[in-house]
Amino acid sequence: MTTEALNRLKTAEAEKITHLDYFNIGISVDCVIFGFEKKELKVLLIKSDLEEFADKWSLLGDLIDPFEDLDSAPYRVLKQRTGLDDVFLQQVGSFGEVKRHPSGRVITTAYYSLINIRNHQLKITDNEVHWHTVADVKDLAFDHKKIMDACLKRLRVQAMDEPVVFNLLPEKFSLRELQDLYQSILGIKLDRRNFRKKISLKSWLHDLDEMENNVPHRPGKLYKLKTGLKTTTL
Amino acid sequence: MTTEALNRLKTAEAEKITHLDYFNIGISVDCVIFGFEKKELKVLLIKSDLEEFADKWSLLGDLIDPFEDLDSAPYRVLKQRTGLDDVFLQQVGSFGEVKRHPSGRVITTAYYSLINIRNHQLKITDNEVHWHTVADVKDLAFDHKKIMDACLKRLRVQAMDEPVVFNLLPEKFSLRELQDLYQSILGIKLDRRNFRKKISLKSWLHDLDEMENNVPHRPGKLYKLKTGLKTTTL
DNA sequence: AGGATTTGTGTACAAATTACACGTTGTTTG
DNA sequence: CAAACAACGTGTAATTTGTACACAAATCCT
Repeated sequence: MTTEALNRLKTAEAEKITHLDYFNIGISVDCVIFGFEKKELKVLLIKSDLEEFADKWSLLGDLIDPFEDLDSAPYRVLKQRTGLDDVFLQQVGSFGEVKRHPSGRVITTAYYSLINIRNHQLKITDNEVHWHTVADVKDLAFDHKKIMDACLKRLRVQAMDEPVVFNLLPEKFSLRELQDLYQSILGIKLDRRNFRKKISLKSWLHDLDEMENNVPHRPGKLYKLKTGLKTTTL
Repeated sequence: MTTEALNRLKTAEAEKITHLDYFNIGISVDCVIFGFEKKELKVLLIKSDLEEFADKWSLLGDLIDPFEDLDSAPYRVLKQRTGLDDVFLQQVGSFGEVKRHPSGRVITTAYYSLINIRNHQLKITDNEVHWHTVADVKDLAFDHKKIMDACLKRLRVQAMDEPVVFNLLPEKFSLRELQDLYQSILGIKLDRRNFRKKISLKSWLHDLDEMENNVPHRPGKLYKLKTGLKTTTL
């Protein structure tokens, strides 16, 4: 340990930070689990279990197990909380400010996940866990708002050039639903005609009616993602 | 701890992994420090201090101090190793496979840094530390090759839409130097005329001759980054 | 001095982005 | 049930960006 660290320790003592065990650093993972429903991007949150954050919501997370790979931990958390196995999950970054956790030093690695809220496997057993509209989330426990924002930013970038958002939709969907989804993620309105053109340029989609000979002007036309494109992990 | 973790512990015992203290997880940072010289992208490496990797090179890193923010640690490492203070540094990701470190469980967070090799402040004191051509690096100690590749990938993406690469160049440079730099980062050849057009579209650069009335056809024309655009941290 | 190489600049074509209009289907409602 | 309204599906023109490619002046090499 450097003398600098010792100085910081003295500072901590002077500030009477005595309830912390700063020399035993905890490691956790936190999951930002996104869903999509009623034209709104949602995030799965749980009531904070700390007195300090009694009224606040927090991300789903856990300390990592000594014998589990870091990148495996979020899968475990997701399985425990949602019952889902085969999910899109991606590491976003690690957050390790000294005082980010009130009861001790914990460094956390954040992951973001995209799941289909209407998935039949999905089981939110714990009644302390709820879906929240992302746009309405103003404040969270710990630095979880910052973490959520980082994940949202990553999602926005990724949604533009990889077919990840389809993890949020059912197998079949209309272009309108897809556009609503993109709008809720990006937080902006998109031109309907240009959006359709741009999507078809990427050639990710399969027109479910295309086998039938030209059926023109059918509102609510359904599409699905071409097989092999669905990203569950990266 | 979950029963799953206990099972893994039993497995470890069965495999006679006795020299590890897997229940005390270490936390480190590793820095992928890029430089640019003689038209080649370089990376700063140090001889591994572990027997297991006696012949191999490794990234510059250190365990974090108990009283230091995670994102501050790489600045400390860089200051100690290069003498540089004001550097571009960005977190890339965390690597935490159980068996990534032979002498115990260590989770590391990787950062990439861009520095000017010809910076007068730069002092590589330690003679175990050397610059290596990135393209020639085949294997490193631990999982450091994987980490370096992740940082290189990030650099490639970032170089395309943010003016980060100028941290690798002196204040004044020719477009030829800039193109060589981009080519060494991306690993591909670029068309000279199209590269110039693309760069000028971004309007990052300031033509040092532009105040003088039209001086045509001057090879080796110098440019510099517009003030306020240099990114040292993100 | 002459030839090869490098530097600076510009043009023509293809592809993608943006702005914008029309006819049809489905829904609401008086 | 029909008229008014909203949403759906498709297309076209103008602009911007990307790509391929050619020539003249300056520098380098022998």
